[in-house]
Amino acid sequence: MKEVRTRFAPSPTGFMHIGNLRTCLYAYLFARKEGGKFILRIEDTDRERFVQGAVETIYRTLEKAGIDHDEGPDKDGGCGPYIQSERKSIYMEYAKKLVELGGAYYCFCTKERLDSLADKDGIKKYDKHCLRLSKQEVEDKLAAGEPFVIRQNVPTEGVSEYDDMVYGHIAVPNADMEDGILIKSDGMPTYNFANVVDDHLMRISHVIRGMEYLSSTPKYNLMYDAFGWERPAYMHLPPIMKDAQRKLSKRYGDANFEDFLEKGYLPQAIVNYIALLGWSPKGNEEKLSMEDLKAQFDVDGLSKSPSIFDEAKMRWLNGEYLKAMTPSEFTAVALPWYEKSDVKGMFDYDKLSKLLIPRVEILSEIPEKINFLAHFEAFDPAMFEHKKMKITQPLAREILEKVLPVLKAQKEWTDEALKAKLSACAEEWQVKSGQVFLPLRLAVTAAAVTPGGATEIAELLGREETIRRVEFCLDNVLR
RNA sequence: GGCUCCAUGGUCAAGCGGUUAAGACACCACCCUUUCACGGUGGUAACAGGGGUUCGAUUCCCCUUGGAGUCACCA
Repeated sequence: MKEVRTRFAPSPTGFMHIGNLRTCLYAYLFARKEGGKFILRIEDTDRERFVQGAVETIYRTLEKAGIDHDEGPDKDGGCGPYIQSERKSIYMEYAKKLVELGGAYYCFCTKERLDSLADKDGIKKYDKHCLRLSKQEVEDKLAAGEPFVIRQNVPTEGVSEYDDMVYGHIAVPNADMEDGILIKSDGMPTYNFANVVDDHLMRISHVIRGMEYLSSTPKYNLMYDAFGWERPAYMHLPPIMKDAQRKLSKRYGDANFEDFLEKGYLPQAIVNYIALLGWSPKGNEEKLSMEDLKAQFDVDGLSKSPSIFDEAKMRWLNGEYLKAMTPSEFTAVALPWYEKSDVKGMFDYDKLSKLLIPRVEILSEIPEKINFLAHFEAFDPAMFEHKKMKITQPLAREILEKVLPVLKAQKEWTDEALKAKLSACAEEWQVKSGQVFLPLRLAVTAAAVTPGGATEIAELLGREETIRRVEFCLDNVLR
């Protein structure tokens, strides 16, 4: 059986956006699922759009996303070079061969002539003008150094068809296809030609790419046929949308992988989420690791229609990954956020993590959730009043006065021990536990809403600071 | 506009001739509860419209409508 080889072929034109990454993911998953090879190829035939550093971004993104390639510019597998600009002479050689085979021809038309071909809607279709040139005329012009391009010679009649693995049978009338340019006047190939030559030379068995190529694929097949090459299998993918009308794109500056990392998303959560955008697993479990994805990915689950990117769901999924972490694992990913918060260096980060794990969905929420811990000062005593709990300022004061010696006598300073002790006290004092915990929480936090209860925060603050804050409260807040 | 493709709740989606039309996110309610959360339970919410085919259509076919892609010396 033929070896499965898929590829991801990005052009280095900027950031790596989510739609691109998903296409890459699927190509990777399919290769892994089938026990095949995954190849990275850089498509930089457009010199004008090349962006400095974009190639590095591609490598970095793949690595963070957990996608490893078997062959690529940095990993020779015998099909190199894997960067198209380094393959220039290869394309020219094959283009000339295609001319000989009748599948292409030289064209010397000027921009002006081409522009004059535009119809009322501004749409122009090349009229095969230069196809009429005799072999001698072409050679003369070439010898005279006239600038030229090489165009594909598409039949004017008939229908070209193929079967796509996700969209099924696709048929396009040949008359609707233009004689596209294969080799540009600068000698570089266009995508339309380079992808065919490279996919063949690199023995790509399954071409997996965005559906913008769905209707131009027959043209590529015509070339495979003209060369006498075996056509690859195709798997076209629907786009990821920003909303019902707009595609997620670099233009809107949204949804690029590294931006999400900076917003506090975990790479594995992003990968997991985008895997689910356009593909659904057989079972109902949606939290899937890369290993799960490799095992479960299948063409059957691919969807044909565009899907809208929903950050709320990705947020939820990210929270699920966070909740599954141990405090020290959480600290490891949260560290940069702790360091940029106001509590930098104040507490045992693992204890802080214990409080935050069930309360944080994306890491960037961290500073706003914990900053209050660093700012303890006098506050409005009215905050102690709680109708439902029947707490008044005098009662709060009375409770805190009783709590203080208990805290001072407390040996084991943990959330659990403190909670047990104070619950017992509440019973002994014949008050509701909330009438003890609420005042204490306020006394040590000075905040109405806090991530965690009284004893959890007391553990975090430590014995000394907790006692200091309660005393401060008794002296300055509750008079 | 031509060509290609698509169409299940607000969103992601299961379904592949007969189902009370899954599940997840979001939303709402209740429970748990020392706040906020977590967690638990339950709920609101969908087959775009019209024709066929069929004993029977969400499912197959056609049309309409809506949407996407493409029609570059960009990929």
